[in-house]
Amino acid sequence: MSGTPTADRVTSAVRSIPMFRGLTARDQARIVELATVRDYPRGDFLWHEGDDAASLTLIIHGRVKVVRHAEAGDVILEIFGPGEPVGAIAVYNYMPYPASAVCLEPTSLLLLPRREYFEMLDRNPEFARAIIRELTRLMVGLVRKVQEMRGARIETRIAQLFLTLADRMGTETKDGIEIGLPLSRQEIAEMVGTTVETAIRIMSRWGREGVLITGQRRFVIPARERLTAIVEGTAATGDEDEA
Amino acid sequence: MSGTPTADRVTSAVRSIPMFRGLTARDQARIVELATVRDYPRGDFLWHEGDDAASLTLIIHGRVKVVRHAEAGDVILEIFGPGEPVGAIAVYNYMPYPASAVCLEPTSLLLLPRREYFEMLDRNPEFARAIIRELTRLMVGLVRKVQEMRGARIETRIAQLFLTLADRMGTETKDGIEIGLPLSRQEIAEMVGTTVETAIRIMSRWGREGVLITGQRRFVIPARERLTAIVEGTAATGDEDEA
DNA sequence: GGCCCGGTATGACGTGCGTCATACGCCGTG
DNA sequence: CACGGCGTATGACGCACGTCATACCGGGCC
Repeated sequence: MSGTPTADRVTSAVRSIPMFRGLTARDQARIVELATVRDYPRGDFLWHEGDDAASLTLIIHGRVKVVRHAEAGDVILEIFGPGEPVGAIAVYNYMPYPASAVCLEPTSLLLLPRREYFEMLDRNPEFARAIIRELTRLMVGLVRKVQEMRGARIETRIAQLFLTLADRMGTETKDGIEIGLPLSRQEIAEMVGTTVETAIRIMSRWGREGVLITGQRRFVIPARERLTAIVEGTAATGDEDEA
Repeated sequence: MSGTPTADRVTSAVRSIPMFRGLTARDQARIVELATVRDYPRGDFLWHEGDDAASLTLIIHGRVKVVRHAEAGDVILEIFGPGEPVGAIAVYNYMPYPASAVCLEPTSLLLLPRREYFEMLDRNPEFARAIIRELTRLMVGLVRKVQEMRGARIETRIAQLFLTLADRMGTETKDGIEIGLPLSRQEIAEMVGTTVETAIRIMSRWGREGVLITGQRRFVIPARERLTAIVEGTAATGDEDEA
């Protein structure tokens, strides 16, 4: 609205996104010209299931969860972070968004109108490849999810979840691996497909046992092996032997 | 091996595949030149999890299940039919196959070496679009699966499964909708994520109640509404009021 | 024929986890 | 301050489903 600072934000944003790295300076300039930046507070909906997908959405910073609404409770399909495109498939296929997107943190987005998006795609085969690679990544994640849902105990699934989160966005600290993500028990439940109560029971027990500590907007894993042991079935997870 | 008939099979196979429709006559000829046809009996593995993906595989006729092996039992991720590509993602990404593929029926395949596949991709942007669309279709299926796994009773999931199969490959007959697919109870169990016993219990009860009849290598749905009623929760599914 | 084997069927038993209910701490608001 | 709402926590109860065991049936093979 006020002139220069906005344009600066867009240029630096475009530069920060890996998908745009391979483009020519000319294409990048064109994107800067047509893209816009928007900010959202925690909890805001980027869009709702069924909304029309008019622009490609790329995350500059912050994290976004993608949620599918179902009669038997919601399901969190994926969490996206900086540099990643959200809902690219819907934009590509001219379809309404199949799921809602909600900010887990204060978030900034770069929006590129569909028209430009397609132009880029046709001109840059490697850009198309980036999309396919992204889709593949998502598929792998979903397959993992389907596989986990089958059979595995809930405690195992939650352990798996935090191991994955640790790999994707954990940082080493003196207390262990820290995951800086404000997830409520409700959200954890939605990610592994269970109820709040069950999630709470497991997480609070883990807190007591020191397997996983819940802090202010973050989690800490003191010892990774204890989680992997739970996943492997080498449990000894409290229930049985208690002094 | 004997000369001419093989070449004929390839040309007619290439013509039968929707993905190749949009290609120029020249490109099609090139594919005919380099692609090969192979036949498999029921039960044969096209490949195993972890095998190297050297060729793009397209189904000419027959059906193929894609199975992920897990400690807690296998999971059937998807069933592919005529005209569809199997394992396209693996070939595309130079990765080993993430899951095994097994024939449900006698099957014929068209194999196109990766090299050609990529050539086509770079030359035909609309070919790339076909791939992305295919990927999208798969993703939608997986999301549906994840969503179903969460919460829904097993009986509901199996009902859902057969409704989907009916839509995708059912034919109307005087007895009801017929699904011509030789699935064992074991395979049904693997598709919805449960054990053989549970699958058997539900299916045999349905047989008694006339909800779904198992025949020789096929299933018959006398009344679609009864299945949708189970999915909706408007059950009255035998358990309670009897006699 | 007798044998084995894979698919189907049915029962008995235990339990993980969903459901319902209750309670506590924290925060923003009137 | 009291009040209500939201997230977290914990107990009691029941049931759907997994597990284990047994049995029947048809087909292939010697």
